[in-house]
Amino acid sequence: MKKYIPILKRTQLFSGVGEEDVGAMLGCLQARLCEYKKGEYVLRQGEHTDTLMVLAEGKLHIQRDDYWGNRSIINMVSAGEMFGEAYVAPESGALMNDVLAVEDSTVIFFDVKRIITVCPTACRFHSAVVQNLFFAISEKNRRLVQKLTFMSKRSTREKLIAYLSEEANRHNSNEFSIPFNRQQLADYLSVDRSAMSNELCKMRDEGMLEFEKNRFILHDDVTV
Amino acid sequence: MKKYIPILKRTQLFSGVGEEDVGAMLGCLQARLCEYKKGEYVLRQGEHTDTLMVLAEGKLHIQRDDYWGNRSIINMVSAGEMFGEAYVAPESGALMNDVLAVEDSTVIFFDVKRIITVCPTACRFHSAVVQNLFFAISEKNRRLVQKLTFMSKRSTREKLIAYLSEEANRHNSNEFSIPFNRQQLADYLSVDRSAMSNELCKMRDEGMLEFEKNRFILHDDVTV
DNA sequence: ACAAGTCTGTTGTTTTTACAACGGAAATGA
DNA sequence: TCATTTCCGTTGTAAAAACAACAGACTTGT
Repeated sequence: MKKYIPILKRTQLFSGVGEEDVGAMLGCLQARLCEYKKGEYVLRQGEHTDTLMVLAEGKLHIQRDDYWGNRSIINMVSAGEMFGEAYVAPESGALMNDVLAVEDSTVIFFDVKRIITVCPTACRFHSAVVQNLFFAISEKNRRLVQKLTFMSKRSTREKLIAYLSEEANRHNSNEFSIPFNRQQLADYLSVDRSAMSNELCKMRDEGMLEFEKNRFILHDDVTV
Repeated sequence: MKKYIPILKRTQLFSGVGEEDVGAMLGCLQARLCEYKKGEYVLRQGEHTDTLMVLAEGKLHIQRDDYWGNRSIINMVSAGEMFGEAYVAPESGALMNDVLAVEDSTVIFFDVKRIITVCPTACRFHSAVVQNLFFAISEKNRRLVQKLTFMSKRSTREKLIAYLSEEANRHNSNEFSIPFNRQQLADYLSVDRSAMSNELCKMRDEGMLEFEKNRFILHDDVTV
């Protein structure tokens, strides 16, 4: 567990907290650690959880498969990011999604109640963590709304443009890599892979963008 | 402002706080009140805000119109509900959506910083409100994910089934009213109104459901 | 190095949706 | 009350997406 303290210190949740304090808080927040191989599930739909989780290493997908086998990737979790915030309330009910490790991953679990109720032993930076958690949930909220704006586009092309220009925006560059392969991107945007691939190539042939594998370059005429 | 204290007391944000304490906190949280006629905008895309808002009366839509005039209704706000939580962080940036009054509405604004930083005068129920805010944001988060699951359905029919069975679930009854007219529902699900209307009637003719205006009855064979 | 498996682009067919246009019912407002 | 506007269902057509199937390039593991 100790080896992850430097990583935790750099996460949004522990922003502004020193290393020794992070170490102290691990006990206070009853941190537990668990490792998952690529392809294993961290959480399954229908389960209950009352923990907040930070991904120390690896990559996860928050996703859902419906009755007909259509997969929908709700969100992607990179190392250092938090997940499970949506279930911090006691009455949250069952998980609506699966959480899948798409790389070998290490997850740290925190007791939610320990965070949001005032720390009995009043560790020094508790209030900073509470505020960080606030901002993190709030930001996650904005990201979900952002995703809704991709998804609300009527055509595959518009969805691609919305997604890619947001990625360009986030990277402050019109050249960037995306964290998905084609099938995953299609699942993320909830469209058919082959139709999407087709559309991407059309856009390339029309000179809107270039790509190779998951690296993209947007040309100037691709605007939001 | 005073007349809204009983209403505020019953909101999720002030859950567990007594009336006199709510009154006291209004000053502490620098509450302001503003009224909007049906059709007026409470907030516009691109603006900045650092307030948390509670809808005291009326009904709002969180929505976005794109370049081509396609409207997408992200969410609906009913009386007593909170909005603006996604922008509590100082670095949240500009608003991504409009907030439109679809009925005459009264909105109460709170200073976010006053809520999430420890109250200097330490009013009694401050920590309860902080925790309520936590749970509220968290719940909003789940609702956004829920909406994503509607939107991720490939066909209009599937979107309708997902949405309607969720509403039935929420009302604990297979007979319920929805808060949208047809055009608004289409905007909420991001589909074409006439195509949706057509699909609804087909579903009715197939015996899956009944409806009259915005009142729906789902039959047993409509499952999630 | 080789076999098996995965990833990506491509194509043709079928199904679904968007769009435009219209008419009747209902609601609104002067 | 009457005129106007909004709402909703209906239809036909054009456009787009889903689906299925396949082939070549690339990976992976043995």
